[in-house]
Amino acid sequence: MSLNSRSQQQRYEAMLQLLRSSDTLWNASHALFERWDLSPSQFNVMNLLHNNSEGLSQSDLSRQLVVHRSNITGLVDRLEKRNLVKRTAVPGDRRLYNVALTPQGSTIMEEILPLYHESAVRLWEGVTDDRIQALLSDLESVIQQSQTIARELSESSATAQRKAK
Amino acid sequence: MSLNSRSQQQRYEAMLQLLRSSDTLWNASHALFERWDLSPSQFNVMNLLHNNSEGLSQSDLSRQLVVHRSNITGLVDRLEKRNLVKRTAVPGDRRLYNVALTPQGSTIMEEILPLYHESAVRLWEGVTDDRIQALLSDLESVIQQSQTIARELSESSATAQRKAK
DNA sequence: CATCAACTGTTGACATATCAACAGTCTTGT
DNA sequence: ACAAGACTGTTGATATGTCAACAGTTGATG
Repeated sequence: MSLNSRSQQQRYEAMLQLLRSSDTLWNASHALFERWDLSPSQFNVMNLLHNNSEGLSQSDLSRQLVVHRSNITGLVDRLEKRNLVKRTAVPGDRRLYNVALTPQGSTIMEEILPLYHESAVRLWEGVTDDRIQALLSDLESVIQQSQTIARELSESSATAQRKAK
Repeated sequence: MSLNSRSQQQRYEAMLQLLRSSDTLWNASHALFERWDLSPSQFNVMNLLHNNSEGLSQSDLSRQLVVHRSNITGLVDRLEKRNLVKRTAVPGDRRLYNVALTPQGSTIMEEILPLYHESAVRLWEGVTDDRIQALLSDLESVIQQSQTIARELSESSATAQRKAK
Protein backbone atom coordinates (compact mmCIF):
# COMPACT_ATOMS: atom_id res chain seq x y z
CA MET A 1 0.00 0.00 0.00
CA SER A 2 1.35 3.43 -0.89
CA LEU A 3 -1.49 5.80 -0.04
CA ASN A 4 -3.09 5.80 -3.46
CA SER A 5 -6.29 7.71 -2.87
CA ARG A 6 -6.82 11.11 -1.32
CA SER A 7 -8.82 9.43 1.43
CA GLN A 8 -5.87 7.23 2.33
CA GLN A 9 -3.50 10.18 2.38
CA GLN A 10 -5.78 12.03 4.74
CA ARG A 11 -5.97 9.09 7.09
CA TYR A 12 -2.20 8.93 7.18
CA GLU A 13 -2.12 12.68 7.80
CA ALA A 14 -4.71 12.25 10.57
CA MET A 15 -2.52 9.71 12.33
CA LEU A 16 0.43 12.08 12.28
CA GLN A 17 -1.78 14.91 13.47
CA LEU A 18 -3.00 12.76 16.37
CA LEU A 19 0.57 12.10 17.45
CA ARG A 20 1.59 15.74 17.01
CA SER A 21 -1.37 17.12 18.93
CA SER A 22 -0.95 14.87 21.94
CA ASP A 23 2.75 15.63 21.94
CA THR A 24 2.09 19.36 21.98
CA LEU A 25 -0.53 18.86 24.67
CA TRP A 26 1.93 16.87 26.76
CA ASN A 27 4.46 19.67 26.50
CA ALA A 28 1.86 22.24 27.50
CA SER A 29 0.96 20.19 30.57
CA HIS A 30 4.64 20.20 31.41
CA ALA A 31 4.50 24.01 31.47
CA LEU A 32 1.42 23.89 33.70
CA PHE A 33 2.96 21.63 36.34
CA GLU A 34 6.28 23.40 36.27
CA ARG A 35 5.21 25.87 38.90
CA TRP A 36 4.98 23.00 41.42
CA ASP A 37 8.07 21.30 40.01
CA LEU A 38 6.05 18.24 39.00
CA SER A 39 6.43 16.19 35.84
CA PRO A 40 3.29 15.08 33.99
CA SER A 41 3.97 11.54 35.19
CA GLN A 42 4.24 12.63 38.77
CA PHE A 43 1.01 14.56 38.38
CA ASN A 44 -0.71 11.48 36.99
CA VAL A 45 0.32 9.45 40.00
CA MET A 46 -0.90 12.12 42.39
CA ASN A 47 -4.13 12.62 40.47
CA LEU A 48 -4.90 8.94 40.75
CA LEU A 49 -4.17 9.00 44.45
CA HIS A 50 -6.35 12.07 44.82
CA ASN A 51 -9.27 10.06 43.43
CA ASN A 52 -8.49 7.18 45.77
CA SER A 53 -7.98 8.85 49.09
CA GLU A 54 -7.60 5.53 50.90
CA GLY A 55 -4.52 4.88 48.74
CA LEU A 56 -3.42 2.33 46.14
CA SER A 57 -0.70 -0.30 45.84
CA GLN A 58 2.14 0.31 43.41
CA SER A 59 0.82 -2.45 41.17
CA ASP A 60 -2.60 -0.76 41.12
CA LEU A 61 -0.87 2.43 40.05
CA SER A 62 1.07 0.69 37.33
CA ARG A 63 -2.06 -0.98 35.95
CA GLN A 64 -4.14 2.18 35.94
CA LEU A 65 -1.39 4.29 34.43
CA VAL A 66 -0.57 1.53 31.91
CA VAL A 67 3.07 1.70 32.90
CA HIS A 68 5.49 -0.98 34.01
CA ARG A 69 5.69 -1.81 37.73
CA SER A 70 9.37 -1.06 37.87
CA ASN A 71 8.68 2.47 36.74
CA ILE A 72 6.45 3.19 39.74
CA THR A 73 9.24 2.48 42.21
CA GLY A 74 11.31 5.49 41.22
CA LEU A 75 8.32 7.73 40.69
CA VAL A 76 7.04 7.05 44.19
CA ASP A 77 10.58 7.29 45.59
CA ARG A 78 10.94 10.84 44.35
CA LEU A 79 7.47 11.91 45.45
CA GLU A 80 8.01 10.38 48.86
CA LYS A 81 11.32 12.19 49.25
CA ARG A 82 9.40 15.45 48.81
CA ASN A 83 6.72 14.42 51.28
CA LEU A 84 3.94 14.51 48.72
CA VAL A 85 3.18 10.82 49.05
CA LYS A 86 3.63 8.18 51.71
CA ARG A 87 4.22 4.40 51.62
CA THR A 88 2.53 2.43 54.38
CA ALA A 89 2.82 -1.28 55.13
CA VAL A 90 -0.41 -3.23 54.57
CA PRO A 91 -1.36 -5.44 57.55
CA GLY A 92 -2.79 -8.43 55.67
CA ASP A 93 -0.20 -8.67 52.89
CA ARG A 94 3.50 -8.13 53.43
CA ARG A 95 4.23 -7.96 49.68
CA LEU A 96 2.70 -4.57 49.05
CA TYR A 97 2.71 -0.97 50.15
CA ASN A 98 -0.24 1.33 50.34
CA VAL A 99 0.65 4.59 48.64
CA ALA A 100 -1.40 7.66 49.57
CA LEU A 101 -1.16 11.43 49.33
CA THR A 102 0.18 13.27 52.35
CA PRO A 103 -1.75 16.35 53.52
CA GLN A 104 0.92 18.35 51.73
CA GLY A 105 0.30 16.39 48.55
CA SER A 106 -3.43 16.95 48.84
CA THR A 107 -2.94 20.68 49.22
CA ILE A 108 -0.89 20.85 46.04
CA MET A 109 -3.47 18.85 44.12
CA GLU A 110 -6.28 21.17 45.17
CA GLU A 111 -4.23 24.04 43.84
CA ILE A 112 -3.47 22.37 40.51
CA LEU A 113 -6.74 20.65 39.66
CA PRO A 114 -8.82 23.78 38.95
CA LEU A 115 -6.14 25.04 36.57
CA TYR A 116 -5.83 21.62 34.99
CA HIS A 117 -9.57 21.43 34.38
CA GLU A 118 -9.67 24.95 33.08
CA SER A 119 -6.89 24.21 30.60
CA ALA A 120 -8.67 21.06 29.46
CA VAL A 121 -11.75 23.11 28.63
CA ARG A 122 -9.79 25.87 26.92
CA LEU A 123 -8.05 23.25 24.83
CA TRP A 124 -11.25 22.71 22.88
CA GLU A 125 -12.19 26.34 22.44
CA GLY A 126 -13.74 26.76 19.00
CA VAL A 127 -14.84 23.12 18.84
CA THR A 128 -18.57 22.41 19.15
CA ASP A 129 -20.06 19.92 21.58
CA ASP A 130 -21.15 17.75 18.67
CA ARG A 131 -17.60 17.53 17.42
CA ILE A 132 -16.36 16.61 20.88
CA GLN A 133 -18.86 13.77 20.94
CA ALA A 134 -17.76 12.55 17.52
CA LEU A 135 -14.11 12.83 18.51
CA LEU A 136 -14.60 10.81 21.67
CA SER A 137 -16.09 7.93 19.74
CA ASP A 138 -13.60 8.16 16.88
CA LEU A 139 -10.67 8.07 19.27
CA GLU A 140 -12.24 5.14 21.07
CA SER A 141 -12.27 3.38 17.73
CA VAL A 142 -8.62 4.30 17.17
CA ILE A 143 -7.72 2.70 20.50
CA GLN A 144 -9.52 -0.49 19.53
CA GLN A 145 -7.89 -0.62 16.11
CA SER A 146 -4.43 0.08 17.53
CA GLN A 147 -4.82 -2.79 19.94
CA THR A 148 -6.11 -5.09 17.22
CA ILE A 149 -3.19 -4.23 14.96
CA ALA A 150 -0.67 -4.63 17.76
CA ARG A 151 -2.16 -7.98 18.71
CA GLU A 152 -1.95 -9.25 15.15
CA LEU A 153 1.64 -8.11 14.85
CA SER A 154 2.77 -9.79 18.05
CA GLU A 155 0.92 -12.96 17.12
CA SER A 156 2.55 -13.14 13.73
CA SER A 157 5.98 -12.52 15.24
CA ALA A 158 5.27 -15.23 17.83
CA THR A 159 4.44 -17.58 14.97
CA ALA A 160 7.66 -16.63 13.26
CA GLN A 161 9.56 -17.38 16.45
CA ARG A 162 7.87 -20.75 16.82
CA LYS A 163 8.79 -21.59 13.25
CA ALA A 164 12.38 -20.59 13.93
CA LYS A 165 12.74 -23.14 16.74
CA MET B 1 -13.18 25.72 37.67
CA SER B 2 -14.43 22.27 38.63
CA LEU B 3 -16.07 20.95 35.48
CA ASN B 4 -19.56 22.15 36.32
CA SER B 5 -21.43 21.43 33.11
CA ARG B 6 -21.72 18.21 31.17
CA SER B 7 -20.04 19.97 28.26
CA GLN B 8 -17.01 20.76 30.38
CA GLN B 9 -16.78 17.21 31.66
CA GLN B 10 -16.81 15.89 28.12
CA ARG B 11 -14.05 18.24 27.09
CA TYR B 12 -11.94 17.00 29.99
CA GLU B 13 -12.76 13.44 28.99
CA ALA B 14 -11.81 14.25 25.40
CA MET B 15 -8.40 15.48 26.50
CA LEU B 16 -7.75 12.26 28.38
CA GLN B 17 -8.97 10.24 25.42
CA LEU B 18 -6.60 12.12 23.14
CA LEU B 19 -3.66 11.26 25.36
CA ARG B 20 -4.78 7.64 25.76
CA SER B 21 -5.31 7.07 22.06
CA SER B 22 -1.96 8.44 20.98
CA ASP B 23 -0.29 6.42 23.70
CA THR B 24 -1.93 3.24 22.49
CA LEU B 25 -1.04 4.13 18.93
CA TRP B 26 2.57 4.69 19.92
CA ASN B 27 2.70 1.28 21.55
CA ALA B 28 1.19 -0.34 18.47
CA SER B 29 3.83 1.29 16.29
CA HIS B 30 6.39 -0.20 18.63
CA ALA B 31 5.01 -3.62 17.77
CA LEU B 32 5.18 -2.82 14.07
CA PHE B 33 8.84 -1.78 14.10
CA GLU B 34 9.90 -4.59 16.39
CA ARG B 35 10.49 -6.94 13.50
CA TRP B 36 13.33 -4.69 12.34
CA ASP B 37 14.46 -4.00 15.89
CA LEU B 38 13.72 -0.29 15.49
CA SER B 39 12.21 2.03 18.08
CA PRO B 40 9.52 4.50 16.98
CA SER B 41 12.07 7.29 17.43
CA GLN B 42 14.61 5.55 15.27
CA PHE B 43 11.94 5.00 12.64
CA ASN B 44 11.05 8.68 12.72
CA VAL B 45 14.65 9.63 12.08
CA MET B 46 14.92 7.20 9.20
CA ASN B 47 11.57 8.23 7.76
CA LEU B 48 12.70 11.84 7.68
CA LEU B 49 15.93 10.85 5.98
CA HIS B 50 13.99 8.76 3.51
CA ASN B 51 12.09 11.89 2.48
CA ASN B 52 15.35 13.84 2.19
CA SER B 53 17.59 11.52 0.27
CA GLU B 54 20.36 14.11 0.08
CA GLY B 55 20.53 14.01 3.89
CA LEU B 56 19.99 16.38 6.80
CA SER B 57 22.09 17.87 9.55
CA GLN B 58 21.46 16.74 13.11
CA SER B 59 20.02 20.14 13.93
CA ASP B 60 17.61 19.82 11.03
CA LEU B 61 16.54 16.47 12.39
CA SER B 62 16.07 17.86 15.88
CA ARG B 63 13.96 20.75 14.58
CA GLN B 64 11.74 18.61 12.40
CA LEU B 65 11.25 15.97 15.05
CA VAL B 66 10.71 18.64 17.72
CA VAL B 67 13.30 17.02 19.90
CA HIS B 68 16.39 18.40 21.61
CA ARG B 69 19.66 18.45 19.67
CA SER B 70 21.45 16.38 22.29
CA ASN B 71 18.95 13.61 21.79
CA ILE B 72 19.85 13.19 18.14
CA THR B 73 23.47 12.41 18.91
CA GLY B 74 22.71 9.09 20.60
CA LEU B 75 19.94 8.20 18.18
CA VAL B 76 22.25 8.66 15.18
CA ASP B 77 25.09 6.93 17.05
CA ARG B 78 23.06 3.76 17.42
CA LEU B 79 21.73 3.83 13.86
CA GLU B 80 25.20 4.42 12.52
CA LYS B 81 26.57 1.51 14.50
CA ARG B 82 24.07 -0.71 12.68
CA ASN B 83 24.97 0.76 9.29
CA LEU B 84 21.49 2.12 8.66
CA VAL B 85 22.68 5.71 8.57
CA LYS B 86 25.91 7.51 7.79
CA ARG B 87 27.48 10.77 9.01
CA THR B 88 29.44 12.72 6.40
CA ALA B 89 31.48 15.88 6.84
CA VAL B 90 30.05 18.92 5.06
CA PRO B 91 32.63 20.74 2.91
CA GLY B 92 31.46 24.32 3.49
CA ASP B 93 30.77 24.12 7.23
CA ARG B 94 32.91 22.24 9.68
CA ARG B 95 30.33 22.48 12.45
CA LEU B 96 27.87 20.02 11.03
CA TYR B 97 27.44 16.51 9.72
CA ASN B 98 25.26 15.44 6.89
CA VAL B 99 23.25 12.42 8.01
CA ALA B 100 21.81 10.18 5.29
CA LEU B 101 20.42 6.67 4.93
CA THR B 102 22.80 3.96 3.80
CA PRO B 103 21.59 1.64 1.03
CA GLN B 104 20.89 -0.85 3.82
CA GLY B 105 18.78 1.75 5.64
CA SER B 106 16.88 2.53 2.43
CA THR B 107 16.11 -1.14 1.91
CA ILE B 108 14.65 -1.45 5.39
CA MET B 109 12.52 1.64 4.91
CA GLU B 110 11.06 0.35 1.69
CA GLU B 111 10.06 -2.78 3.54
CA ILE B 112 8.48 -0.94 6.43
CA LEU B 113 6.73 1.97 4.73
CA PRO B 114 3.98 -0.01 2.97
CA LEU B 115 3.07 -1.70 6.25
CA TYR B 116 3.23 1.62 8.08
CA HIS B 117 0.88 3.24 5.59
CA GLU B 118 -1.44 0.28 5.65
CA SER B 119 -1.64 0.42 9.44
CA ALA B 120 -2.34 4.15 9.31
CA VAL B 121 -5.32 3.53 7.06
CA ARG B 122 -6.61 0.60 9.11
CA LEU B 123 -6.39 2.77 12.20
CA TRP B 124 -9.39 4.75 11.00
CA GLU B 125 -11.51 1.83 9.88
CA GLY B 126 -15.11 2.64 10.66
CA VAL B 127 -14.54 6.40 10.57
CA THR B 128 -15.97 8.31 7.62
CA ASP B 129 -13.98 10.69 5.44
CA ASP B 130 -16.05 13.60 6.75
CA ARG B 131 -15.08 12.77 10.30
CA ILE B 132 -11.42 12.52 9.33
CA GLN B 133 -11.68 16.01 7.88
CA ALA B 134 -13.31 17.36 11.01
CA LEU B 135 -10.75 15.63 13.18
CA LEU B 136 -7.83 17.09 11.27
CA SER B 137 -9.09 20.60 11.80
CA ASP B 138 -10.09 20.02 15.43
CA LEU B 139 -6.67 18.62 16.26
CA GLU B 140 -5.05 21.55 14.48
CA SER B 141 -7.02 23.78 16.80
CA VAL B 142 -5.89 21.73 19.80
CA ILE B 143 -2.28 22.27 18.78
CA GLN B 144 -2.84 26.02 18.55
CA GLN B 145 -4.60 26.17 21.91
CA SER B 146 -1.94 24.04 23.61
CA GLN B 147 0.74 26.37 22.38
CA THR B 148 -1.21 29.43 23.45
CA ILE B 149 -1.76 28.00 26.91
CA ALA B 150 1.88 26.96 27.24
CA ARG B 151 3.04 30.40 26.14
CA GLU B 152 0.81 32.13 28.68
CA LEU B 153 2.05 29.85 31.43
CA SER B 154 5.71 30.41 30.69
CA GLU B 155 5.16 34.15 30.38
CA SER B 156 3.44 34.34 33.74
CA SER B 157 6.18 32.30 35.37
CA ALA B 158 8.77 34.57 33.75
CA THR B 159 6.93 37.54 35.26
CA ALA B 160 6.95 35.83 38.64
CA GLN B 161 10.69 35.29 38.33
CA ARG B 162 11.28 38.91 37.43
CA LYS B 163 9.27 39.99 40.45
CA ALA B 164 11.28 37.68 42.67
CA LYS B 165 14.53 39.39 41.73
C1' DC C 1 0.77 -29.57 54.69
C1' DA C 2 3.94 -29.05 51.21
C1' DT C 3 4.90 -27.65 46.93
C1' DC C 4 4.11 -24.91 42.91
C1' DA C 5 2.33 -21.03 40.75
C1' DA C 6 1.20 -16.25 40.92
C1' DC C 7 1.97 -11.83 42.59
C1' DT C 8 4.76 -7.57 44.62
C1' DG C 9 8.31 -4.44 44.76
C1' DT C 10 13.27 -3.64 43.70
C1' DT C 11 17.35 -3.70 40.99
C1' DG C 12 20.43 -3.21 36.90
C1' DA C 13 21.00 -2.61 31.95
C1' DC C 14 19.45 0.02 28.45
C1' DA C 15 16.80 3.61 25.21
C1' DT C 16 14.81 7.95 25.08
C1' DA C 17 14.09 12.51 26.54
C1' DT C 18 15.41 17.07 28.87
C1' DC C 19 18.79 20.74 30.20
C1' DA C 20 23.22 23.22 31.03
C1' DA C 21 27.73 23.76 29.80
C1' DC C 22 31.57 23.12 26.58
C1' DA C 23 34.50 23.67 22.45
C1' DG C 24 34.63 24.61 17.80
C1' DT C 25 33.06 27.09 13.86
C1' DC C 26 30.64 30.45 11.18
C1' DT C 27 28.52 35.31 10.65
C1' DT C 28 27.76 39.95 11.55
C1' DG C 29 28.56 44.72 12.66
C1' DT C 30 31.49 48.33 13.33
C1' DA D 1 39.87 42.79 10.47
C1' DC D 2 38.16 41.47 14.58
C1' DA D 3 35.30 41.12 18.61
C1' DA D 4 30.67 39.66 19.72
C1' DG D 5 27.12 36.77 19.01
C1' DA D 6 24.90 32.75 16.97
C1' DC D 7 25.02 28.11 15.72
C1' DT D 8 26.55 22.83 15.86
C1' DG D 9 27.37 18.64 17.94
C1' DT D 10 28.89 16.33 22.30
C1' DT D 11 28.94 15.38 27.16
C1' DG D 12 27.20 14.58 31.87
C1' DA D 13 23.42 14.82 35.18
C1' DT D 14 18.80 13.51 35.72
C1' DA D 15 13.87 11.73 34.78
C1' DT D 16 11.08 8.53 32.55
C1' DG D 17 10.20 4.40 30.31
C1' DT D 18 11.12 -0.76 28.98
C1' DC D 19 12.56 -5.56 30.20
C1' DA D 20 14.62 -9.57 32.74
C1' DA D 21 15.82 -11.41 36.91
C1' DC D 22 15.58 -11.53 41.90
C1' DA D 23 13.69 -12.34 46.62
C1' DG D 24 9.99 -12.51 49.45
C1' DT D 25 5.00 -13.45 50.25
C1' DT D 26 0.55 -15.40 49.41
C1' DG D 27 -2.69 -18.67 47.54
C1' DA D 28 -4.10 -22.83 45.46
C1' DT D 29 -3.77 -27.71 44.46
C1' DG D 30 -2.60 -32.12 45.04
